[in-house]
Amino acid sequence: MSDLVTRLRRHNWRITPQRRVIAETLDGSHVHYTAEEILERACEQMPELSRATVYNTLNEMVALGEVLELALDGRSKRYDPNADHEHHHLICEGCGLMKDVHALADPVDWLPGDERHGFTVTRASVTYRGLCPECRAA
Amino acid sequence: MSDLVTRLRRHNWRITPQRRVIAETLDGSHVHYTAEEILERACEQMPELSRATVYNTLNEMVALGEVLELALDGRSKRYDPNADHEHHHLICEGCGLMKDVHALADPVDWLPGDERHGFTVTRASVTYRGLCPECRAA
DNA sequence: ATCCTAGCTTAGACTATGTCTAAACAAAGA
DNA sequence: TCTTTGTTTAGACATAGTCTAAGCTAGGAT
Repeated sequence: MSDLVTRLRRHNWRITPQRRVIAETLDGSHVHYTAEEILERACEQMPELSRATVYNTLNEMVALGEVLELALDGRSKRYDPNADHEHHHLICEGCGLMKDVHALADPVDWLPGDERHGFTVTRASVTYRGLCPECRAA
Repeated sequence: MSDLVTRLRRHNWRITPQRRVIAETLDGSHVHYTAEEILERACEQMPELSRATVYNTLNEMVALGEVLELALDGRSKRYDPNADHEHHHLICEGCGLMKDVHALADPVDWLPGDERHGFTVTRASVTYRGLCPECRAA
């Protein structure tokens, strides 16, 4: 598994300074940020970075298949740079914090044939929900 | 499994004419609607029904645990009246069709303690993705 | 029956999230 | 250098949903 900038470069995608800052902000964390959080953090590196560029860049990285867009909490979308390996998500119902997790079994194996309604089922992802330590204490 | 209005009444929840129309709009269908779609359909029965009442009522039914709120496509939330039995969702990646399905095991059991990051994990839902018979043929 | 109260409904203002537009800017090739 | 193409920007716009304040309604007390 290589870093996100390297994976993006393989698509002949121009790595501008703005795009690099956004990719580096995204990468290397197992917490998934919203677009606003990425903007805020990336602006620490490049204060003139615009909101539109963050949204454009995230959408392009999703279209290239190198970043996953997650819409699991009904508030704002979150972006997951780990599109190159299988994993599931754990979400705090209090604050929306989202982390990657790994489960012991593949849920596809637990869906009986007569529940498949004729579909060809190719993948399954599990959304675990609960409270993070901070929200439980509060 | 009883109908949604009956289940709601058990919570000592006042069934006003507006709430009844909204519940019946939700319950009669096997498709999961957005709030706007519910408003549009419910207004055929009760044209003066307001948007705020639809949103309030849906949120209350979710809070009572009788309706599930689904945020799976990043656009708008959809509402599922079948909250009285555990189920997961199967989504066609071609046409967006969404069906309820039942799995053989509870995915919470597959998440090891060291993957819980200190969270109290209360539930898990699986989103199965694939192609429905029509989209596979196309 | 009438009044009172609590809770329900309403229109519209407001907030949050995300997209679009048009102009300025930057980089690469002729 | 000039041109072309693609990128970035600020801000207008769009969409989804929440909040507020006022009026309305149902049901209990008298």
